[in-house]
This record gives sequence, C-alpha cells and structure tokens, in this order.
Amino acid sequence: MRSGRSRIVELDEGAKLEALHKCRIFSGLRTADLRVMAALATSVHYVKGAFIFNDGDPAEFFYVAQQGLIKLHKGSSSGKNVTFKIATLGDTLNAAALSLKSHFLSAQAMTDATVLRIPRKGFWAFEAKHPGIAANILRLTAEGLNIEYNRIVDIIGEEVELRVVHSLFTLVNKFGPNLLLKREELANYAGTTTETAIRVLSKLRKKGIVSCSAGRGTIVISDLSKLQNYRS
Amino acid sequence: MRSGRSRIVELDEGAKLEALHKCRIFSGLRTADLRVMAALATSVHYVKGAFIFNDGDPAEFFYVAQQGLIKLHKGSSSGKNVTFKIATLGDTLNAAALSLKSHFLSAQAMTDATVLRIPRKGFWAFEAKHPGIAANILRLTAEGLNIEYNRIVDIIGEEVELRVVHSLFTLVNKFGPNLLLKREELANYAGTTTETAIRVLSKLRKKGIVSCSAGRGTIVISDLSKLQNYRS
DNA sequence: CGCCTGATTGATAAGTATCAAGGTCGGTGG
DNA sequence: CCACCGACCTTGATACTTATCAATCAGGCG
Repeated sequence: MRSGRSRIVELDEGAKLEALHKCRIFSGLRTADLRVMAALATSVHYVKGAFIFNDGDPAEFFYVAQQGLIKLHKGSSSGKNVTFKIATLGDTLNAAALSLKSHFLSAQAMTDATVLRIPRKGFWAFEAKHPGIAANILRLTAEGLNIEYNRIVDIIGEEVELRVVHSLFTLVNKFGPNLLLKREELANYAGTTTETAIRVLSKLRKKGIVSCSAGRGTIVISDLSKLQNYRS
Repeated sequence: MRSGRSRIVELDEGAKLEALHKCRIFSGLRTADLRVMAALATSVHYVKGAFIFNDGDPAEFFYVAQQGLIKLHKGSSSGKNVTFKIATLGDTLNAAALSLKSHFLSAQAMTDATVLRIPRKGFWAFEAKHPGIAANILRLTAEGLNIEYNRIVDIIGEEVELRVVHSLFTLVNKFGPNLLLKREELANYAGTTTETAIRVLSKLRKKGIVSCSAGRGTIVISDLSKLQNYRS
C-alpha cells in the first residue's frame, strides 16, 4: 500500500496478445477480436509485495496476469490469511468480482509482476459484442465454486497433513515440480501454520516425495505419483 | 436412493409461476415470459430424506425449489458431511452446475418437498432468448463464490463457537427466528460435530440468545442483536 | 563479519473430536 | 390410557490434532 510500487509500462502488442490469448475467458475469439481488447488494455508493473487491489475495493478494472506470480488472498479478523489462488500468465484476477460491485479478495504481487488492466465499462462493452465471453466467465466461476466446495470439504473432513499434500498436488499441476514458494506461503495456501507445513514437508522429505535441494524459498517435488497416492 | 420416493405431481400454473417469480435468476422477466418457462417445467414431489440428485451425476435438469426445505451438501471421503445451502421457494438448486457437465453437490429433501424441473436444453434455449438471465446466473454464482471464500476464512481463522454463531445468523436472516433444524443439521452446516454444536447452543441459551422452548428439531433465536454482536 | 530472513525442531497448551452414558420427548401399539 | 421404543438431545471424560511459543540454525547480503 506504500506508493511508488506500481507504474504503467509499455508492452508491445504481441505480449498483450499472448496474455489475452492464454486467458480462458477469451477462448474462442479470433486474434482480430483480441486486438480490440489489447487496445483497451494498459499494462502495469508492480514490485514484489505490492497490492494490485484490496478486498472490498470497488472493482473498476478487469485484470489479466501477464508476468510474474500474483497471490489472491483474504485475511480474517483474527489475523490469519488464506491464499485462494496463485495467478500467472493468462489467469484473470477478478473475473467473478466484475459482476459484483467490489473485489472480494486482495491481489498481491508475489514476485515483480505485470498485469493487463481493462476498464470495467470497456470490458463489458466488448463482452456484449462477443456472447461467448459471458459463457466462459460463467463456466470459470462455476469451476471456481466447485473448487472451493471441495476445499471446504477437505478442510473440515481431512487432517492437515492430507490438506498440505493436496495443496502441493494442485500447485505442482499448475507450476511443475519446482515450486517457488516459501514455507509460509504454502501454509497460507493450505490453511495452516508455517510450522505445521514444515513438519509435513519434513515427513514428505523422509519418504522421498519432496527434496529441499534447491534452497530457500523453493519446494521440489521429486515423486509426483507418491504425492498423488499419499496416505498418512 | 430407494425407489418410490419421488413422483411427478400436477401443480397449477399459478404455483409454478410463484416459484419462478421468486427465483432471482429470472428477475427482470415479465410474467408472459415466465409462462413459457412454466410450460417447460415439471413439478416433482420428494419425500423427506429423498435425494433429488447426487454429487457427480450428470446435470440433466435445472431445478428450482417450490415447496419444502432442500439441503445442498457434499460428503468427504472420511465420512463427514458439509451442508452448503438450504433451499426454499424460489431458490435454484444447481444454477452453477448447469455450466458444467455434472452436479458437484447432492440435493436432498429435508422435509417433504416439491421442485420444478426444467430440461437442460430447454433451459438454455430459453436463456438464449433472454440475455439478462445469463447475467443473473453469473451474479448469483459470483455471490456464491464470495460466500464460500468467507466461509473458508471463517473456518480457518475463527474458532468453532463463532462459526456456529455465524451459521445461526445466516440461517436466521433467511428463515426467521424459528429454525426447523436438528442439532446435527446445524452442526453439518457449521462444519462441526453434533456435540460441539450442542455445547455452543447450551452456552447461547445461558446467555439468553437462544431458547429451546419449541422442542425437538427446532432452534429459536430470542435475541438477534446479541447474536449479531456475539463475542466468545 | 554481523544482521536479517527464512527454515527447523522441540515443548507445551488449547481447542475439538471422539467415546460413553444417560436423559427427554413424541409417537405407536397394546 | 399407559408403557414402551426409538430418535434426538445433553453432558462428561478423555484423547488427539494442531496451534502456539521458544530456541536454534543456515544462508545471503550489505
């Protein structure tokens, strides 16, 4: 929230188009259409740790991640923080919030990051000309809802160890076996504490499922199938 | 899942229209349009305890609750069961799942209940003629997503006692101060055990927030403002 | 070299689930 | 009408999971 942590940058159209092309909301659109959207988009760079928007802010823009890692999270009144999604190239930060008035999560750059920012009105005007977009947003939002139902069942029904394993599995499927995450970030993603996450990782290391060779701020999965079939 | 637990019934058009009229997905439509939808809808009656659909089933129909209470829930592999929503007159059972292939929750009649059932294809054909519906579904789904994010933050960040209180508050806002819920049902809704839910209720009774005068299978909230401002 | 951040491990305590044992209500059948 | 039965509610004792607190260690950077 300190100032001077974001700045508008000029991206060439190719880079913008790549991000839009990878964005599932626009799947089915032709490049000619995406160029129109690219013309509406401003690219903005954020330094590591900067907030792109905050939970509760009015949703003025539609955002697509272009470069870097962006954490979508929310804090509780008791001070705990839950990470719901880690966005990368082509992921939307707030597709669902656009239908409501305000953001309901905060978006924070985990690394230096660049996003495309499209004004709300321009986005909806574009959407009105391309009806498939609404269906795509709806499908993605429904998928998101399903993911969160499953997460809740997991949190309530399974023990922490399994939850951490599930979190790792989800992350590996998206990012590959070399995760650029601190222990604390994994813990927030799994909904537990740093120490507990570490204890689980230690156990997994002893079983040969993860290795910590790569040093601080990283987690390396060395045996994906064992991870997938994990039983405590 | 036993047979003979549901049967098609004839509802007069007025009853169908009432349910559709109260359904937020159709807000903005004129009665003349709703008649078209009513003509597509079959009313089906389910006895208490019967399943209307199961988690994982293909989503062939769109459902709107017409009468009775219907629980939308999901079980974990460890046998726990989480209730996500309790639907009544005008609530949709599966608006989000219609965008995907399968149901991701189970729907079960908590009381004898009647639903309107509209074939998937007919629903989408109707939707195509009334673009506002897509926006309504999207808004409702986005709201649902927000609710679940908040629930997760609650589960991870707050202690059970507060969670039960929040659950009661949500339920009271929908159903009024006389809740027709068994202790076990409240527990499933709050994501805890029956015994823990009972202990919290006992505490609330001592504080004069709930009274148990109405007997079994009911919870009566006697002081809503104390409930709202509850601190453990 | 010393500092700061992150990782790790151990000890302890708190919160909840689990297990166990009645208790109460309402309905049913004799 | 009464007794019984089953479903639900309630409370207590205990165990287990996980958070919390505390101490130490390891590596990168100024």
